[in-house]
Amino acid sequence: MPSATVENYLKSILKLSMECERGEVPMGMIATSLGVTPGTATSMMKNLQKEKWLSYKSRKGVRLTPSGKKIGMIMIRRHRLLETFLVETLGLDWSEIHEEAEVLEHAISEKVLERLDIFLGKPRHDPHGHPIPTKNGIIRRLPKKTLLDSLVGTKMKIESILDQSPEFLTFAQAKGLMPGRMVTLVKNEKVADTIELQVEKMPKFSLGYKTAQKILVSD
Amino acid sequence: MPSATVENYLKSILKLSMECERGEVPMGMIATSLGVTPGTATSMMKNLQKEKWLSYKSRKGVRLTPSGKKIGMIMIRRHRLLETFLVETLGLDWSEIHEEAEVLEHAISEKVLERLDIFLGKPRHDPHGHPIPTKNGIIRRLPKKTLLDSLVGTKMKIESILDQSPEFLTFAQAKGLMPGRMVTLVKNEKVADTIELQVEKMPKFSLGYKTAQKILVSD
DNA sequence: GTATAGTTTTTGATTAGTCAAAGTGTAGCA
DNA sequence: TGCTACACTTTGACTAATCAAAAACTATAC
Repeated sequence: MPSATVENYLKSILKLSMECERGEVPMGMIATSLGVTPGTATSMMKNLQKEKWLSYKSRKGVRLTPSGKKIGMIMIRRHRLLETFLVETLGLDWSEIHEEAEVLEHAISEKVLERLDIFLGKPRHDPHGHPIPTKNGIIRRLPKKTLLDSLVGTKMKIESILDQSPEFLTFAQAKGLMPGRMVTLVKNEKVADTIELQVEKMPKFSLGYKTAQKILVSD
Repeated sequence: MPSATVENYLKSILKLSMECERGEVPMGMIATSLGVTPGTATSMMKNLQKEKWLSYKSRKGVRLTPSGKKIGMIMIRRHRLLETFLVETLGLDWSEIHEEAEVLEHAISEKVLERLDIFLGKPRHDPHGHPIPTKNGIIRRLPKKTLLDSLVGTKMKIESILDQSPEFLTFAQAKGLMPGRMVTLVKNEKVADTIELQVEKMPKFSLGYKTAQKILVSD
């Protein structure tokens, strides 16, 4: 069985490999995403390769094996189901659940998780709109369209919020920027690097381009 | 903050000190109860003393300080609330919850725990009948009367089952030996080291003296 | 008062995960 | 083609938690 540390490495590598679609995940990204020094990441990759969870090419990067991918996917499933439970059942705030789930995901057994899944009614998304993988590791692809890829005046449905930081989530909640809501692109100020938005009947507000790219939408 | 390992040591020492009422808890009991070698226990006690969680007298034993007792009590609260959640909400079996709670208790935050407490309706006992300490570490004393301290023919209410082993719990459940049920002492065979019992309308069955002492009752 | 059995402590070694800092490769620029 | 900057790897050291086995106590029996 993998340790909690290993579970975190595999989960992060899987997420990175899904985000930046190229063969290998480079070492630097792994070290940054886990908050460890590059040397630590390198030596850990050698261990993970020894356990057959990934293949590691020196100075190239890393690629998960099916068994490594499976563990990573299980961790994402646990994390997102736990987040859903914390919001839906216990009424915790949107912005605090990520940290809590980050710890609990290493402690919950498969048995308890499956009961939780049933208790929650087998949800397909977590509270941020992220798809929850099935028990078999099948995950819905997120739409690629962001707020920035839309035309002024169009009304869109918010699908997912990619930013996990409590600060942004608190802001987003206050503005109504949550999955399922309808949002209208009011203005797009290219020179100012800013868009103006309105969610249903709420007050208008502005978002920088960088942040706008972290909001996924569909028509 | 204490590590999960330290949390386990403090919880076990607190439980031992509540069971065997004498000044210090001896090293041997600590080592046995945590499943480590005596040497490991000794060296850990020195660390715990350095952190002011207990006072350790060489070859005498160990006594918790108020701060150590507090951590131990928090762990008992977490454990028992989690057990209650696993049975009441997720419908897990009586016999499997101990192991699950043993892991989760180190991962759940105070915030989530308090939400869980409210969600469960602030229960006073876990499914085995053990009292759940309050947030401030106040715990109801268990009655001291066991099945063995009763007279033949008397009907008693089951208060608590002290044995945690899955095997015994499965057996107890099958016989109806659960907190809240009424039980009658049918026979007491001193020479055979055995008592005969009947729970409400269920079939009679026998219990050894040693086991009978692990069932607490009240009139 | 000594021998013995049982408990506890010491010692030295091991493992997982980490960092700092020094060393090595490599890609792209000039 | 050679240089530089950045990315990556190596090395040596450290911490927490553990064990095995040897050593040192303590209590009890005789």
